[in-house]
Amino acid sequence: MLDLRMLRNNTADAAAKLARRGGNFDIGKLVAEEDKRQAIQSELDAMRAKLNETSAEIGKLAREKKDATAIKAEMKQLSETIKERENLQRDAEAAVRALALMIPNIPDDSVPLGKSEEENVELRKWGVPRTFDFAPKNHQEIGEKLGILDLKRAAKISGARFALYRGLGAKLERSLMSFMLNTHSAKGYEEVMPPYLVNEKSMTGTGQLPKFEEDLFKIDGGEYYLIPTAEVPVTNIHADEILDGSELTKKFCAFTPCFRREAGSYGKVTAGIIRQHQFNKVELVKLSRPEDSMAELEGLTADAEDILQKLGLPYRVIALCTGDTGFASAKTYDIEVWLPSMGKYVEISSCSNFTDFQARRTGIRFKRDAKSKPEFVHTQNGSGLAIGRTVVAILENYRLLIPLCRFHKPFVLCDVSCRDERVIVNQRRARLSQGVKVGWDEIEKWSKLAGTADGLCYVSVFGFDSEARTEADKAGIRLLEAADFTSFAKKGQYEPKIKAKLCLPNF
RNA sequence: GGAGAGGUGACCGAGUGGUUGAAGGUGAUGGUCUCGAAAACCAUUGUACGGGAAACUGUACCGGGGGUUCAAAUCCCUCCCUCUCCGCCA
Repeated sequence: MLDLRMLRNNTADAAAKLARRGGNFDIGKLVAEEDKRQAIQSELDAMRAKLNETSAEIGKLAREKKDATAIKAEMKQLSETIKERENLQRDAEAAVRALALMIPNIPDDSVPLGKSEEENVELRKWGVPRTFDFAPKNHQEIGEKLGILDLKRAAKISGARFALYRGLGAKLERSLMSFMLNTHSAKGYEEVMPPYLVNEKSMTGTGQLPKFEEDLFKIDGGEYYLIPTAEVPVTNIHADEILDGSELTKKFCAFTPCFRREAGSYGKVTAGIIRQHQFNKVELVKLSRPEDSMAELEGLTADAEDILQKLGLPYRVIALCTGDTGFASAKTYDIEVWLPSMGKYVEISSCSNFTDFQARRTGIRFKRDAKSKPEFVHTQNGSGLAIGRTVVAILENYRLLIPLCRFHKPFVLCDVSCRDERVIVNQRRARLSQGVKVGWDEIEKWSKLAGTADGLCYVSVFGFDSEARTEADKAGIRLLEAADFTSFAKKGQYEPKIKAKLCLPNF
């Protein structure tokens, strides 16, 4: 919600800035309604002042045992008039609110002008997208082949746009959740686990309602909505509170499933698990001082990027243009991860600064010190990251053999696999524990052992940073880069049929 | 699901129809005292909207909504929430 006083004082200016989003926003009508509301309010105030004053006199008369029937009758009249006016006032307030809630946030001056996503601006790229000289399979094929993704049965259980992760797929999802939460909470984000059902007030506070009801799942017969993002419950943690300025910036991270109707999105990407009615996400939320909010947005975006860097997934960051920026946001960066099967970057995180827009709706304020007036905080949030899409990116970019990564303290061992999974895993573990160097020979041997006819396998590593490298060295493990992978694949001239198994940490 | 008890300012806690925006305490802020601190003492200390250059001032707010009354934190209805006991359940 925008500041009504600001809108009244700078109507033309605000309208011009809003127009950059495209579309029509009738601020004039809102201002007119607000004027009307204030007029009724003033009139009411005067009437009530009169009533209060006279009532006190009646009290005095009563104590003096004097007659007051005449004034009482008069006041009864006034009292009734006041009630009528109160109805008018309630209507006027509702009208103002209804209009105000439908007007989006004003884009920040730094946001590039544009009508649609075509005009978004790429800011930076990280990593080099891997190229294949064959058409890379998409995550769904890979996942189903590996037996870690079972969309057919998900459809049987629920319907289209639901996922069933199985075995190591389920473990990978869980592992990523922990990895993300651990990474963020180590940077000072308080980890929270909020409710997944919220009331209408919370949804209105963050801006999903009233305008975007058709995107939400509402519990039948109840007053609850399924959250479309953790942003909703987490931002509302401090709703209607006045925080101590020294507490800011407050940082939260939360894992939640997210539920979205995806109504009217049937023209869009539907393959696999890219667009789901239910998906998992780790969300970052900040409450900051106004003057810090843009810097906090940069920091939050960097924190989300850090996850992709640690996973070694190529991505780019784009600045959404005015026409593509979300309803409540003043400025948004999208982080897009490279998906080989699509040959393009796909959104995996959206980081926004909502300035005081959500704070005004939710009533989150702060005091700089004991004497100062309360001010609205600024809110920022972003995914860090959408976990389903992270799995997609891992499957497609790495083709899934993951010898080592560091989601957790206990190393993640991953194996070339196997007819008899246990044999291989056990052998592999034994070798690792003996500090035997693992090279291509070994891997080839294992894959033969595993019964793969061509003896080829994909092996790659993700998520290794210098620390992981050191530890891997200590364990005598050779880390294979993406380049190795590619050349190895070339040698076979065709896609290996080998199965891979992930081995994720024991919890 | 059954039976009770509650929801008052940043916090604790009085208040059952009329100068109560709300006693008292705690905390916080400013000051006196002190070399400094503690203690003590004095003062200040809610939010929103409107009027006013300002001092100041009007109105609303004692969980939400409605009602009774000239007048409601106080009486009535209703909804929400919290707590205790019993039952059931992860």
